[in-house]
Amino acid sequence: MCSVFESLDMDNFQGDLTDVVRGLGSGHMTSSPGPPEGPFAISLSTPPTSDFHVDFPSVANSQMNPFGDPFVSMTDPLLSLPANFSGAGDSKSNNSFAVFPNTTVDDHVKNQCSVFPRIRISQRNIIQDASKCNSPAMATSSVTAASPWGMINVDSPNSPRNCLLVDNNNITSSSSQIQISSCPQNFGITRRKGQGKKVVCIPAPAAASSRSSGEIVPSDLWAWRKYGQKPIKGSPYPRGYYRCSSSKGCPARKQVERSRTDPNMLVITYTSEHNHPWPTQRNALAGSTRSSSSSSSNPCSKSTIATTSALSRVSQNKEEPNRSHLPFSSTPPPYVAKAVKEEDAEERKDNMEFDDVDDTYRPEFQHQLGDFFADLDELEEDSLTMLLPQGFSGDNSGGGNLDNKRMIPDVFSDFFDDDSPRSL
DNA sequence: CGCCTTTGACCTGCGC
DNA sequence: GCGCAGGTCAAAGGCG
Repeated sequence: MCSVFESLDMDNFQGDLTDVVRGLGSGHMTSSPGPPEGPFAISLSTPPTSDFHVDFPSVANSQMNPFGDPFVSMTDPLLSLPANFSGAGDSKSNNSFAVFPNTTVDDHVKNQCSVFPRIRISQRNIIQDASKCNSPAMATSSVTAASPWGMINVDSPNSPRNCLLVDNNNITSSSSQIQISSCPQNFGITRRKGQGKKVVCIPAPAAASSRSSGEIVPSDLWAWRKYGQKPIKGSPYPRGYYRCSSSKGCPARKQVERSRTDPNMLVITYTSEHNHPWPTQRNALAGSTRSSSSSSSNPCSKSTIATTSALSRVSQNKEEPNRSHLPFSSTPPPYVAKAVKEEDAEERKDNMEFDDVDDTYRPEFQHQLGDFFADLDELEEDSLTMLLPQGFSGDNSGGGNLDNKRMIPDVFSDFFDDDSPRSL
């Protein structure tokens, strides 16, 4: 397994990419001209009007993700606490921890999967290796990006330069910094009922690793079934059409195509909303497994399987059927940091105001995890604190080698069974 | 057996 | 009305 866990607001997390980005659109975002650089650079181009997107660094040569799939390279946040993840960071504020772009290519190869292929979280690095905060790689962009855990916001004046901070309380801004905020306003309420399209740009996998003629479709926790593919005029790359197969009659669809301007980017357009809770474990697993097998040589695929499998195990452990009452609201992957374009400016405006929130559902695993944590002592409102009850709070400075497994509920222990190095 | 991808055919909207 | 392009359908076959 691999990689990076960044804090997840398990209690409030209903988020999906869209939601997160929506937050971006609501004034949390700064924009950056020029291309991203370095191992971790997210640039947001923010046209003055109605759309924006995050340009992830090109992974043309699979340097960051030698296995091609940008989402396969993502691991579920729940599953990917790095071994030395110890949170903290801004010692002034509890429940803050830092995310550092110190993932190297080797790291990526070793860890293979990460939610943000280029984001690693390490208290150690903040505390012990602050120099990395000044990594040129980080200095290139002023960014606000989204994560399932909140906003990634670059430009926080109060934080060390070029560091990624995760701040579950609010979003600040300062230059060359990324903050991930899990503030409830970003998560607790997320999805407005609407039909607007959401466009997500992610680094495209290398075509060579894709199955036959198809793209490697980013994995998310929804099960998608491809129902068509069409060549697009003006683009050498076909567009794949996917519909949600997690539930019959689900209107959720997505289109996946490579950007014609940057073939290294995948443009995923989500349309419609899921009308059901998170996929049943069977479907989720089946989809992921299939997807994984399609790139069988891709070790990251295993993590995808592991992700859904692990989630399935959560379900199994709870021995609960699909919870149709659980809120959900995601269309885009819930753990992806990127930008979304709302086609409908009006809707976007509405979204920003969260004036019509569908809080009917919750992601199944979210709920389960909530139960799970309920078995622990106290649930803190703060998701970070909740998920990372002790070691990840901001005052855990100099924590160094925390045994993260001990901090993680047993249900997650499987996720860390592998001995792959997680050092940063 | 169920779910998947593939792929040609069909449908629909739009501009001329 | 025609042609084009995009979106969807559905049959065929593969996979676990």
